[in-house]
Amino acid sequence: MSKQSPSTDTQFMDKLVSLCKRRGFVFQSSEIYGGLNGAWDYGPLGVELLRNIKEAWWKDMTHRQNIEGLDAAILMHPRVWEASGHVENFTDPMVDCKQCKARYRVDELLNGLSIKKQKEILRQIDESYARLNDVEIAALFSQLPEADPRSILKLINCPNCGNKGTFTEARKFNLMFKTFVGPVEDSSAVVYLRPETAQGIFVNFLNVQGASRQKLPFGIAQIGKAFRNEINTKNFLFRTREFEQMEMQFFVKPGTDDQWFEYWREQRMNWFVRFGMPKEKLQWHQHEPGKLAHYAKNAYDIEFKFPFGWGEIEGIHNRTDFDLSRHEQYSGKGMKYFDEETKEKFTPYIIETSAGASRSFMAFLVNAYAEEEAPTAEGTMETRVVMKFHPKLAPIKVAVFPLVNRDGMPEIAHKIEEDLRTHLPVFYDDSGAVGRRYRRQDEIGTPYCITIDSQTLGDQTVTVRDRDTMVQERIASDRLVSYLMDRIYKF
RNA sequence: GCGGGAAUAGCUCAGCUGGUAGAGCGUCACCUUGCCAAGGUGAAUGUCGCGGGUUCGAAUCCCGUUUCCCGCUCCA
Repeated sequence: MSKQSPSTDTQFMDKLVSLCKRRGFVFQSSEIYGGLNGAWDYGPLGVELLRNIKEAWWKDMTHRQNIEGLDAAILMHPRVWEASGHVENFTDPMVDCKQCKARYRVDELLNGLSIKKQKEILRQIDESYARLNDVEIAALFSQLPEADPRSILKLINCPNCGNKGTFTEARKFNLMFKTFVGPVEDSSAVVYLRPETAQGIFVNFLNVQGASRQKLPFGIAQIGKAFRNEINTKNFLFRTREFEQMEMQFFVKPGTDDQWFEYWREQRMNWFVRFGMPKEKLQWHQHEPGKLAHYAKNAYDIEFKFPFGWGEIEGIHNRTDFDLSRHEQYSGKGMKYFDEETKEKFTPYIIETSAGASRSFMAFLVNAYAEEEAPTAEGTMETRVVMKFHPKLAPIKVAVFPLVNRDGMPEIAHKIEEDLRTHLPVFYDDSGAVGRRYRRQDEIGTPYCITIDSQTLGDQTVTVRDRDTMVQERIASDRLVSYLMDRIYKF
Protein backbone atom coordinates (compact mmCIF):
# COMPACT_ATOMS: atom_id res chain seq x y z
CA MET A 1 0.00 0.00 0.00
CA SER A 2 0.99 3.59 -0.37
CA LYS A 3 3.63 4.95 1.94
CA GLN A 4 2.43 8.52 1.72
CA SER A 5 1.13 10.04 4.91
CA PRO A 6 -2.55 9.33 5.47
CA SER A 7 -3.40 13.00 5.76
CA THR A 8 -1.93 13.74 2.33
CA ASP A 9 -3.83 10.87 0.77
CA THR A 10 -7.04 11.87 2.44
CA GLN A 11 -6.61 15.50 1.45
CA PHE A 12 -6.03 14.48 -2.14
CA MET A 13 -9.16 12.36 -2.23
CA ASP A 14 -11.16 15.09 -0.49
CA LYS A 15 -10.09 17.58 -3.13
CA LEU A 16 -10.90 15.17 -5.92
CA VAL A 17 -14.32 14.29 -4.53
CA SER A 18 -15.05 17.96 -4.00
CA LEU A 19 -14.05 18.81 -7.57
CA CYS A 20 -16.15 15.93 -8.86
CA LYS A 21 -19.22 17.31 -7.18
CA ARG A 22 -18.56 20.98 -7.88
CA ARG A 23 -17.93 20.50 -11.56
CA GLY A 24 -20.44 17.75 -12.20
CA PHE A 25 -18.41 14.57 -12.54
CA VAL A 26 -19.87 12.53 -9.69
CA PHE A 27 -22.68 13.06 -7.22
CA GLN A 28 -23.66 10.90 -4.31
CA SER A 29 -26.69 8.74 -5.07
CA SER A 30 -30.01 9.93 -3.60
CA GLU A 31 -28.22 12.78 -1.90
CA ILE A 32 -31.34 14.73 -0.92
CA TYR A 33 -32.54 11.69 1.05
CA GLY A 34 -29.28 11.38 2.95
CA GLY A 35 -27.52 9.28 0.36
CA LEU A 36 -27.35 5.55 -0.29
CA ASN A 37 -24.25 3.79 0.89
CA GLY A 38 -21.87 2.85 -1.88
CA ALA A 39 -23.79 4.26 -4.82
CA TRP A 40 -22.79 7.21 -6.98
CA ASP A 41 -24.28 9.12 -9.90
CA TYR A 42 -22.34 10.37 -12.89
CA GLY A 43 -23.01 14.04 -13.65
CA PRO A 44 -22.84 15.85 -17.01
CA LEU A 45 -19.04 15.75 -17.25
CA GLY A 46 -18.74 12.37 -15.54
CA VAL A 47 -21.01 10.64 -17.98
CA GLU A 48 -19.00 12.05 -20.90
CA LEU A 49 -15.75 10.85 -19.38
CA LEU A 50 -17.19 7.44 -18.57
CA ARG A 51 -18.62 7.05 -22.06
CA ASN A 52 -15.32 8.08 -23.59
CA ILE A 53 -13.50 5.46 -21.54
CA LYS A 54 -15.99 2.77 -22.55
CA GLU A 55 -15.86 3.90 -26.16
CA ALA A 56 -12.06 3.76 -26.16
CA TRP A 57 -12.18 0.26 -24.73
CA TRP A 58 -14.93 -0.89 -27.07
CA LYS A 59 -13.12 0.30 -30.16
CA ASP A 60 -9.82 -1.14 -29.04
CA MET A 61 -11.36 -4.52 -28.26
CA THR A 62 -14.04 -5.03 -30.89
CA HIS A 63 -12.45 -3.38 -33.89
CA ARG A 64 -10.66 -6.64 -34.47
CA GLN A 65 -11.75 -9.35 -36.82
CA ASN A 66 -11.78 -11.99 -34.09
CA ILE A 67 -13.85 -10.25 -31.42
CA GLU A 68 -17.62 -9.88 -31.37
CA GLY A 69 -19.76 -7.65 -29.18
CA LEU A 70 -22.62 -8.63 -26.92
CA ASP A 71 -25.04 -6.99 -24.51
CA ALA A 72 -26.63 -9.66 -22.34
CA ALA A 73 -29.47 -9.15 -19.88
CA ILE A 74 -28.64 -8.31 -16.29
CA LEU A 75 -31.27 -10.82 -15.12
CA MET A 76 -30.41 -14.40 -15.94
CA HIS A 77 -31.73 -17.83 -15.12
CA PRO A 78 -30.88 -18.57 -11.47
CA ARG A 79 -29.20 -21.83 -12.44
CA VAL A 80 -26.50 -19.77 -14.16
CA TRP A 81 -25.24 -18.73 -10.75
CA GLU A 82 -25.31 -22.26 -9.43
CA ALA A 83 -23.18 -23.33 -12.37
CA SER A 84 -20.81 -20.41 -11.97
CA GLY A 85 -20.28 -21.16 -8.30
CA HIS A 86 -21.64 -17.84 -7.12
CA VAL A 87 -24.53 -19.27 -5.12
CA GLU A 88 -22.12 -21.48 -3.23
CA ASN A 89 -18.97 -19.44 -3.11
CA PHE A 90 -20.40 -16.00 -2.73
CA THR A 91 -21.69 -17.10 0.64
CA ASP A 92 -19.21 -16.65 3.42
CA PRO A 93 -20.39 -17.37 6.95
CA MET A 94 -18.76 -14.82 9.23
CA VAL A 95 -18.40 -14.39 12.96
CA ASP A 96 -17.16 -11.54 15.12
CA CYS A 97 -15.42 -11.89 18.44
CA LYS A 98 -17.51 -9.91 20.89
CA GLN A 99 -14.49 -9.42 23.12
CA CYS A 100 -11.88 -8.01 20.77
CA LYS A 101 -14.06 -7.19 17.74
CA ALA A 102 -11.99 -9.32 15.36
CA ARG A 103 -13.89 -10.80 12.43
CA TYR A 104 -13.36 -14.19 10.86
CA ARG A 105 -14.66 -16.33 8.07
CA VAL A 106 -15.92 -19.46 9.77
CA ASP A 107 -14.30 -21.83 7.30
CA GLU A 108 -10.91 -20.19 7.70
CA LEU A 109 -11.27 -20.15 11.45
CA LEU A 110 -12.03 -23.86 11.60
CA ASN A 111 -9.55 -25.01 9.00
CA GLY A 112 -6.85 -23.07 10.75
CA LEU A 113 -7.07 -25.33 13.77
CA SER A 114 -4.63 -28.16 14.29
CA ILE A 115 -5.83 -31.75 13.97
CA LYS A 116 -5.16 -32.17 17.64
CA LYS A 117 -7.39 -29.25 18.47
CA GLN A 118 -10.07 -30.45 16.08
CA LYS A 119 -10.01 -33.85 17.73
CA GLU A 120 -10.36 -32.29 21.13
CA ILE A 121 -13.33 -30.25 20.06
CA LEU A 122 -15.07 -33.20 18.49
CA ARG A 123 -14.61 -35.19 21.65
CA GLN A 124 -16.32 -32.49 23.64
CA ILE A 125 -19.29 -32.67 21.33
CA ASP A 126 -19.52 -36.45 21.39
CA GLU A 127 -17.20 -38.84 23.20
CA SER A 128 -17.61 -41.47 20.46
CA TYR A 129 -15.70 -39.29 18.00
CA ALA A 130 -12.55 -40.01 20.00
CA ARG A 131 -11.82 -43.24 18.19
CA LEU A 132 -11.78 -41.74 14.69
CA ASN A 133 -8.48 -41.43 12.88
CA ASP A 134 -7.04 -38.17 11.54
CA VAL A 135 -8.47 -38.48 8.05
CA GLU A 136 -11.94 -39.16 9.36
CA ILE A 137 -11.64 -36.28 11.79
CA ALA A 138 -10.70 -33.86 9.06
CA ALA A 139 -13.55 -35.02 6.87
CA LEU A 140 -16.06 -34.80 9.65
CA PHE A 141 -14.77 -31.45 10.75
CA SER A 142 -15.25 -29.94 7.32
CA GLN A 143 -18.91 -31.00 7.33
CA LEU A 144 -19.93 -30.29 10.91
CA PRO A 145 -19.77 -26.52 10.82
CA GLU A 146 -22.35 -26.50 8.06
CA ALA A 147 -24.72 -28.60 10.12
CA ASP A 148 -24.16 -26.98 13.47
CA PRO A 149 -21.66 -24.14 13.57
CA ARG A 150 -22.92 -22.81 16.88
CA SER A 151 -21.86 -25.69 19.07
CA ILE A 152 -18.40 -25.76 17.57
CA LEU A 153 -17.85 -22.05 17.76
CA LYS A 154 -18.55 -22.15 21.49
CA LEU A 155 -15.53 -24.38 21.95
CA ILE A 156 -13.02 -22.35 20.01
CA ASN A 157 -10.74 -19.66 21.32
CA CYS A 158 -10.49 -16.41 19.45
CA PRO A 159 -7.09 -16.47 17.72
CA ASN A 160 -6.70 -12.77 18.42
CA CYS A 161 -7.59 -12.33 22.09
CA GLY A 162 -7.74 -15.95 23.23
CA ASN A 163 -11.21 -15.79 24.74
CA LYS A 164 -13.61 -18.69 24.38
CA GLY A 165 -17.32 -18.44 23.74
CA THR A 166 -17.12 -14.84 22.62
CA PHE A 167 -18.12 -15.35 18.98
CA THR A 168 -21.33 -13.96 17.59
CA GLU A 169 -23.60 -16.30 15.69
CA ALA A 170 -22.41 -17.09 12.21
CA ARG A 171 -23.97 -14.83 9.63
CA LYS A 172 -24.13 -15.70 5.99
CA PHE A 173 -23.31 -13.02 3.48
CA ASN A 174 -24.34 -13.78 -0.03
CA LEU A 175 -22.87 -11.08 -2.11
CA MET A 176 -25.51 -11.42 -4.82
CA PHE A 177 -28.54 -9.15 -4.78
CA LYS A 178 -31.65 -11.27 -4.82
CA THR A 179 -35.00 -10.25 -6.25
CA PHE A 180 -38.14 -11.86 -7.67
CA VAL A 181 -39.52 -12.31 -11.14
CA GLY A 182 -43.24 -11.71 -11.39
CA PRO A 183 -45.80 -11.03 -8.66
CA VAL A 184 -45.10 -13.91 -6.32
CA GLU A 185 -42.19 -13.51 -3.97
CA ASP A 186 -41.38 -17.14 -3.31
CA SER A 187 -38.28 -19.24 -3.82
CA SER A 188 -39.34 -20.40 -7.28
CA ALA A 189 -39.32 -16.80 -8.50
CA VAL A 190 -35.86 -15.84 -7.27
CA VAL A 191 -33.48 -14.19 -9.67
CA TYR A 192 -30.22 -12.40 -9.04
CA LEU A 193 -28.76 -9.16 -10.26
CA ARG A 194 -25.65 -10.40 -12.01
CA PRO A 195 -22.49 -10.11 -9.90
CA GLU A 196 -20.37 -10.18 -13.06
CA THR A 197 -21.05 -9.78 -16.76
CA ALA A 198 -18.92 -12.75 -17.74
CA GLN A 199 -21.63 -15.39 -17.37
CA GLY A 200 -23.78 -13.65 -19.96
CA ILE A 201 -20.93 -14.20 -22.38
CA PHE A 202 -20.31 -17.82 -21.47
CA VAL A 203 -23.91 -18.92 -21.88
CA ASN A 204 -24.01 -17.23 -25.28
CA PHE A 205 -20.76 -18.76 -26.48
CA LEU A 206 -22.33 -20.99 -29.13
CA ASN A 207 -25.01 -18.44 -30.10
CA VAL A 208 -22.38 -15.86 -30.90
CA GLN A 209 -20.02 -18.34 -32.50
CA GLY A 210 -22.70 -19.67 -34.80
CA ALA A 211 -24.23 -16.33 -35.71
CA SER A 212 -20.92 -14.65 -36.42
CA ARG A 213 -19.35 -17.75 -38.05
CA GLN A 214 -16.23 -17.19 -35.96
CA LYS A 215 -13.65 -19.91 -35.56
CA LEU A 216 -11.42 -20.38 -32.55
CA PRO A 217 -9.64 -18.44 -31.31
CA PHE A 218 -12.10 -15.60 -30.94
CA GLY A 219 -13.50 -13.37 -28.26
CA ILE A 220 -16.75 -11.82 -27.05
CA ALA A 221 -16.76 -8.35 -25.53
CA GLN A 222 -19.37 -6.77 -23.32
CA ILE A 223 -19.81 -3.64 -21.22
CA GLY A 224 -22.42 -3.57 -18.51
CA LYS A 225 -23.43 -3.05 -14.93
CA ALA A 226 -22.87 -5.65 -12.26
CA PHE A 227 -23.95 -5.74 -8.64
CA ARG A 228 -22.42 -7.05 -5.46
CA ASN A 229 -23.88 -6.61 -2.02
CA GLU A 230 -20.53 -5.72 -0.49
CA ILE A 231 -20.31 -5.74 3.27
CA ASN A 232 -18.28 -2.58 3.17
CA THR A 233 -18.10 -0.01 0.47
CA LYS A 234 -14.94 2.00 0.37
CA ASN A 235 -12.80 4.64 -1.23
CA PHE A 236 -15.24 6.66 -3.31
CA LEU A 237 -15.91 4.77 -6.55
CA PHE A 238 -13.46 1.98 -5.84
CA ARG A 239 -15.70 -0.41 -3.95
CA THR A 240 -19.36 0.17 -4.66
CA ARG A 241 -22.37 -2.11 -4.77
CA GLU A 242 -23.27 -1.15 -8.32
CA PHE A 243 -20.48 -0.87 -10.83
CA GLU A 244 -19.72 -1.29 -14.50
CA GLN A 245 -17.47 -3.84 -16.11
CA MET A 246 -15.74 -3.98 -19.47
CA GLU A 247 -15.12 -7.64 -20.14
CA MET A 248 -13.79 -9.66 -22.99
CA GLN A 249 -13.76 -13.44 -22.89
CA PHE A 250 -11.40 -15.03 -25.40
CA PHE A 251 -12.07 -18.65 -26.37
CA VAL A 252 -9.03 -20.69 -27.29
CA LYS A 253 -7.97 -24.24 -27.92
CA PRO A 254 -6.54 -25.89 -24.79
CA GLY A 255 -2.78 -25.89 -25.02
CA THR A 256 -2.69 -22.47 -26.66
CA ASP A 257 -4.09 -20.77 -23.58
CA ASP A 258 -0.76 -19.79 -22.03
CA GLN A 259 0.39 -17.85 -25.06
CA TRP A 260 -2.95 -16.07 -25.44
CA PHE A 261 -2.85 -15.25 -21.77
CA GLU A 262 0.45 -13.48 -22.26
CA TYR A 263 -0.83 -11.76 -25.41
CA TRP A 264 -3.82 -10.27 -23.64
CA ARG A 265 -1.81 -9.25 -20.62
CA GLU A 266 0.37 -7.15 -22.86
CA GLN A 267 -2.55 -5.77 -24.84
CA ARG A 268 -4.44 -4.65 -21.80
CA MET A 269 -1.52 -3.08 -20.00
CA ASN A 270 -0.67 -1.14 -23.16
CA TRP A 271 -4.20 0.18 -23.39
CA PHE A 272 -3.95 1.99 -20.06
CA VAL A 273 -0.54 3.37 -20.97
CA ARG A 274 -1.80 4.54 -24.34
CA PHE A 275 -4.53 6.56 -22.65
CA GLY A 276 -2.14 8.43 -20.45
CA MET A 277 -1.26 6.32 -17.46
CA PRO A 278 2.44 6.36 -16.65
CA LYS A 279 4.02 2.93 -16.26
CA GLU A 280 5.18 3.70 -12.74
CA LYS A 281 1.58 4.10 -11.61
CA LEU A 282 0.69 0.65 -12.93
CA GLN A 283 1.84 -2.73 -11.74
CA TRP A 284 1.10 -6.41 -12.09
CA HIS A 285 -0.19 -8.40 -9.19
CA GLN A 286 -0.08 -12.14 -9.70
CA HIS A 287 -2.51 -14.20 -7.65
CA GLU A 288 -0.53 -16.67 -5.64
CA PRO A 289 -1.01 -20.20 -6.97
CA GLY A 290 -2.42 -21.32 -3.63
CA LYS A 291 -4.95 -18.51 -3.53
CA LEU A 292 -6.37 -18.71 -7.03
CA ALA A 293 -10.13 -18.66 -7.44
CA HIS A 294 -11.77 -22.01 -8.04
CA TYR A 295 -11.96 -21.48 -11.80
CA ALA A 296 -8.52 -20.07 -12.48
CA LYS A 297 -5.28 -21.56 -13.70
CA ASN A 298 -3.40 -18.28 -13.70
CA ALA A 299 -4.43 -14.77 -12.78
CA TYR A 300 -2.85 -11.34 -12.94
CA ASP A 301 -4.36 -8.05 -11.90
CA ILE A 302 -3.42 -4.68 -13.29
CA GLU A 303 -3.16 -2.38 -10.32
CA PHE A 304 -3.18 1.39 -10.31
CA LYS A 305 -1.51 3.50 -7.68
CA PHE A 306 -4.43 5.26 -6.03
CA PRO A 307 -3.87 7.77 -3.21
CA PHE A 308 -5.07 5.10 -0.78
CA GLY A 309 -2.76 2.43 -2.20
CA TRP A 310 -2.47 0.05 -5.12
CA GLY A 311 -5.88 -1.12 -6.32
CA GLU A 312 -7.05 -3.55 -9.00
CA ILE A 313 -8.51 -1.97 -12.11
CA GLU A 314 -8.43 -5.04 -14.34
CA GLY A 315 -7.98 -8.78 -14.00
CA ILE A 316 -6.57 -11.02 -16.72
CA HIS A 317 -7.42 -14.59 -15.82
CA ASN A 318 -7.00 -17.97 -17.41
CA ARG A 319 -10.37 -19.47 -16.56
CA THR A 320 -9.60 -22.79 -18.23
CA ASP A 321 -12.60 -24.83 -19.38
CA PHE A 322 -14.26 -24.44 -16.01
CA ASP A 323 -17.11 -22.17 -17.07
CA LEU A 324 -18.15 -23.93 -20.25
CA SER A 325 -17.86 -27.33 -18.59
CA ARG A 326 -20.00 -26.25 -15.69
CA HIS A 327 -22.68 -24.78 -17.96
CA GLU A 328 -22.65 -27.96 -20.00
CA GLN A 329 -23.10 -29.94 -16.82
CA TYR A 330 -25.81 -27.72 -15.30
CA SER A 331 -27.79 -27.01 -18.47
CA GLY A 332 -27.40 -30.39 -20.11
CA LYS A 333 -26.59 -28.59 -23.36
CA GLY A 334 -23.38 -29.23 -25.22
CA MET A 335 -20.92 -26.36 -24.99
CA LYS A 336 -18.10 -27.96 -26.93
CA TYR A 337 -16.52 -26.63 -30.07
CA PHE A 338 -15.88 -28.74 -33.17
CA ASP A 339 -12.72 -27.91 -35.04
CA GLU A 340 -13.38 -28.60 -38.75
CA GLU A 341 -9.72 -28.77 -39.64
CA THR A 342 -8.50 -31.20 -37.06
CA LYS A 343 -11.89 -32.88 -36.61
CA GLU A 344 -11.46 -32.50 -32.87
CA LYS A 345 -14.23 -31.75 -30.42
CA PHE A 346 -13.23 -30.01 -27.22
CA THR A 347 -14.24 -27.55 -24.55
CA PRO A 348 -12.43 -24.26 -25.19
CA TYR A 349 -10.30 -22.58 -22.57
CA ILE A 350 -11.18 -18.99 -21.74
CA ILE A 351 -8.81 -16.09 -21.25
CA GLU A 352 -10.67 -13.33 -19.50
CA THR A 353 -9.87 -9.64 -19.53
CA SER A 354 -12.13 -8.03 -16.97
CA ALA A 355 -11.72 -4.30 -16.48
CA GLY A 356 -13.69 -2.13 -14.10
CA ALA A 357 -15.19 0.79 -16.00
CA SER A 358 -15.98 2.61 -12.78
CA ARG A 359 -12.59 1.87 -11.32
CA SER A 360 -10.86 2.90 -14.53
CA PHE A 361 -12.89 6.09 -14.47
CA MET A 362 -11.59 6.84 -11.01
CA ALA A 363 -8.04 5.88 -11.94
CA PHE A 364 -8.14 8.22 -14.94
CA LEU A 365 -9.48 10.98 -12.69
CA VAL A 366 -6.76 10.46 -10.10
CA ASN A 367 -4.11 10.25 -12.77
CA ALA A 368 -5.29 13.41 -14.52
CA TYR A 369 -5.43 15.61 -11.43
CA ALA A 370 -2.53 18.04 -11.22
CA GLU A 371 -1.77 21.20 -9.31
CA GLU A 372 0.79 23.43 -10.96
CA GLU A 373 2.34 26.80 -10.36
CA ALA A 374 1.27 29.18 -13.09
CA PRO A 375 1.99 32.88 -13.58
CA THR A 376 -0.81 35.40 -13.14
CA ALA A 377 -1.34 38.61 -15.09
CA GLU A 378 0.62 40.45 -12.42
CA GLY A 379 3.55 38.07 -12.79
CA THR A 380 3.13 36.36 -9.44
CA MET A 381 2.74 32.60 -9.22
CA GLU A 382 -0.34 30.78 -8.09
CA THR A 383 -1.71 27.28 -8.15
CA ARG A 384 -3.76 26.12 -11.09
CA VAL A 385 -5.69 22.88 -11.03
CA VAL A 386 -5.54 20.95 -14.30
CA MET A 387 -7.19 17.68 -15.22
CA LYS A 388 -4.72 16.30 -17.74
CA PHE A 389 -7.01 13.85 -19.44
CA HIS A 390 -5.98 12.23 -22.64
CA PRO A 391 -7.76 14.35 -25.31
CA LYS A 392 -9.88 11.39 -26.39
CA LEU A 393 -11.15 10.94 -22.85
CA ALA A 394 -11.71 14.61 -22.01
CA PRO A 395 -15.42 15.35 -21.52
CA ILE A 396 -15.24 18.71 -23.32
CA LYS A 397 -12.81 18.90 -26.23
CA VAL A 398 -12.74 22.60 -26.92
CA ALA A 399 -13.94 25.87 -25.40
CA VAL A 400 -14.69 29.03 -27.38
CA PHE A 401 -14.24 32.52 -25.92
CA PRO A 402 -14.72 36.01 -27.29
CA LEU A 403 -11.89 38.00 -25.76
CA VAL A 404 -14.35 40.82 -24.99
CA ASN A 405 -18.08 41.04 -25.49
CA ARG A 406 -18.14 43.71 -28.18
CA ASP A 407 -16.87 44.70 -31.62
CA GLY A 408 -18.60 41.68 -33.15
CA MET A 409 -16.42 39.16 -31.32
CA PRO A 410 -19.35 37.31 -29.69
CA GLU A 411 -21.01 36.86 -33.07
CA ILE A 412 -17.90 35.37 -34.62
CA ALA A 413 -17.34 33.23 -31.55
CA HIS A 414 -20.87 31.83 -31.71
CA LYS A 415 -20.44 31.03 -35.38
CA ILE A 416 -17.23 29.12 -34.66
CA GLU A 417 -18.91 27.39 -31.72
CA GLU A 418 -21.72 26.16 -33.95
CA ASP A 419 -19.36 24.97 -36.67
CA LEU A 420 -17.31 23.00 -34.17
CA ARG A 421 -20.29 21.58 -32.36
CA THR A 422 -21.18 19.30 -35.24
CA HIS A 423 -17.80 17.60 -34.76
CA LEU A 424 -16.92 17.93 -31.08
CA PRO A 425 -18.29 18.61 -27.60
CA VAL A 426 -17.87 22.39 -27.28
CA PHE A 427 -18.26 24.80 -24.38
CA TYR A 428 -18.94 28.50 -24.93
CA ASP A 429 -17.96 30.97 -22.21
CA ASP A 430 -18.06 34.76 -22.30
CA SER A 431 -18.18 35.61 -18.61
CA GLY A 432 -15.43 37.40 -16.71
CA ALA A 433 -11.80 37.80 -17.62
CA VAL A 434 -10.40 35.43 -20.21
CA GLY A 435 -7.77 34.13 -17.80
CA ARG A 436 -10.46 32.96 -15.48
CA ARG A 437 -12.18 31.16 -18.34
CA TYR A 438 -8.96 29.35 -19.20
CA ARG A 439 -8.62 28.16 -15.63
CA ARG A 440 -12.20 26.98 -15.50
CA GLN A 441 -11.53 24.80 -18.52
CA ASP A 442 -8.24 23.56 -17.06
CA GLU A 443 -10.14 22.29 -14.06
CA ILE A 444 -12.37 20.08 -16.19
CA GLY A 445 -9.57 19.01 -18.51
CA THR A 446 -10.61 20.70 -21.75
CA PRO A 447 -7.57 20.25 -24.00
CA TYR A 448 -8.05 23.32 -26.21
CA CYS A 449 -9.42 26.83 -25.81
CA ILE A 450 -10.13 29.10 -28.75
CA THR A 451 -10.17 32.86 -28.30
CA ILE A 452 -11.56 35.35 -30.78
CA ASP A 453 -9.73 38.68 -30.49
CA SER A 454 -9.46 41.93 -32.44
CA GLN A 455 -7.05 40.39 -34.90
CA THR A 456 -9.75 37.89 -35.81
CA LEU A 457 -11.85 40.77 -37.10
CA GLY A 458 -9.18 41.56 -39.68
CA ASP A 459 -7.68 38.23 -40.75
CA GLN A 460 -10.09 35.50 -39.54
CA THR A 461 -7.47 33.82 -37.38
CA VAL A 462 -8.03 32.77 -33.79
CA THR A 463 -5.75 31.68 -30.98
CA VAL A 464 -5.77 28.05 -29.88
CA ARG A 465 -4.45 27.59 -26.38
CA ASP A 466 -3.06 24.25 -25.24
CA ARG A 467 -4.22 23.05 -21.82
CA ASP A 468 -0.95 21.52 -20.70
CA THR A 469 1.60 24.02 -22.03
CA MET A 470 -0.69 27.10 -21.98
CA VAL A 471 1.01 28.03 -25.25
CA GLN A 472 -1.11 29.72 -27.90
CA GLU A 473 -1.01 29.20 -31.61
CA ARG A 474 -2.71 31.31 -34.24
CA ILE A 475 -4.87 29.33 -36.62
CA ALA A 476 -7.07 30.37 -39.54
CA SER A 477 -10.63 29.80 -38.35
CA ASP A 478 -11.52 27.70 -41.42
CA ARG A 479 -8.72 25.29 -40.50
CA LEU A 480 -9.95 24.79 -36.92
CA VAL A 481 -11.87 21.59 -37.45
CA SER A 482 -9.02 19.70 -39.06
CA TYR A 483 -6.51 21.20 -36.62
CA LEU A 484 -8.50 19.98 -33.62
CA MET A 485 -9.60 16.64 -35.04
CA ASP A 486 -5.97 15.81 -35.86
CA ARG A 487 -4.79 16.54 -32.36
CA ILE A 488 -7.66 14.95 -30.50
CA TYR A 489 -8.55 11.85 -32.46
CA LYS A 490 -5.57 10.94 -34.63
CA PHE A 491 -2.48 9.40 -33.14
C1' G B 1 -20.15 -5.59 10.93
C1' C B 2 -16.64 -3.21 14.98
C1' G B 3 -13.81 1.22 16.66
C1' G B 4 -12.56 6.50 15.82
C1' G B 5 -13.62 11.25 13.30
C1' A B 6 -16.97 14.31 10.53
C1' A B 7 -21.81 16.41 8.66
C1' U B 8 -23.86 24.36 8.87
C1' A B 9 -24.96 28.10 1.40
C1' G B 10 -22.58 24.91 -4.78
C1' C B 11 -17.23 24.59 -2.31
C1' U B 12 -13.96 25.58 2.16
C1' C B 13 -15.25 26.67 6.87
C1' A B 14 -16.65 30.13 11.47
C1' G B 15 -20.59 30.12 14.90
C1' C B 16 -17.95 30.34 22.99
C1' U B 17 -20.91 27.79 28.75
C1' G B 18 -28.40 27.09 24.52
C1' G B 19 -31.33 33.11 22.73
C1' U B 20 -34.94 32.66 15.65
C1' A B 21 -27.35 31.76 10.90
C1' G B 22 -22.28 34.22 9.06
C1' A B 23 -17.50 34.82 6.07
C1' G B 24 -14.45 33.86 1.87
C1' C B 25 -14.67 31.70 -2.73
C1' G B 26 -18.13 30.21 -6.40
C1' U B 27 -22.94 31.11 -9.09
C1' C B 28 -26.38 34.70 -11.65
C1' A B 29 -27.48 39.84 -13.73
C1' C B 30 -25.54 44.51 -15.30
C1' C B 31 -21.20 47.63 -15.97
C1' U B 32 -15.96 47.20 -17.01
C1' U B 33 -12.60 44.31 -20.14
C1' G B 34 -7.51 43.84 -24.71
C1' C B 35 -4.75 36.67 -23.25
C1' C B 36 -3.93 33.17 -18.16
C1' A B 37 -8.53 32.77 -11.72
C1' A B 38 -9.24 37.47 -6.60
C1' G B 39 -12.17 45.56 -11.15
C1' G B 40 -17.23 47.66 -9.69
C1' U B 41 -22.54 47.34 -8.39
C1' G B 42 -26.49 44.33 -7.24
C1' A B 43 -28.96 39.47 -6.40
C1' A B 44 -30.26 34.44 -5.19
C1' U B 45 -29.24 30.30 -2.01
C1' G B 46 -29.75 27.07 4.07
C1' U B 47 -36.14 23.32 7.74
C1' C B 48 -27.74 23.81 10.35
C1' G B 49 -27.77 15.36 7.34
C1' C B 50 -32.52 13.09 9.15
C1' G B 51 -35.93 11.70 13.41
C1' G B 52 -37.04 12.05 18.40
C1' G B 53 -36.12 14.11 23.45
C1' U B 54 -34.80 17.98 27.30
C1' U B 55 -36.03 23.34 27.43
C1' C B 56 -39.86 29.26 27.54
C1' G B 57 -36.22 28.67 23.54
C1' A B 58 -31.63 23.77 20.28
C1' A B 59 -26.90 24.46 14.77
C1' U B 60 -25.28 24.19 20.08
C1' C B 61 -27.20 19.44 25.25
C1' C B 62 -29.10 13.96 25.16
C1' C B 63 -30.76 9.47 22.35
C1' G B 64 -31.47 7.10 17.76
C1' U B 65 -30.48 6.94 12.61
C1' U B 66 -28.22 7.95 7.66
C1' U B 67 -24.05 9.26 4.85
C1' C B 68 -18.77 10.32 4.15
C1' C B 69 -13.56 9.67 5.76
C1' C B 70 -9.73 6.74 8.60
C1' G B 71 -8.40 1.99 10.89
C1' C B 72 -9.80 -3.23 11.54
C1' U B 73 -12.53 -6.97 8.94
C1' C B 74 -13.96 -8.48 4.16
C1' C B 75 -13.01 -8.41 -1.09
C1' A B 76 -15.95 -16.15 -4.65
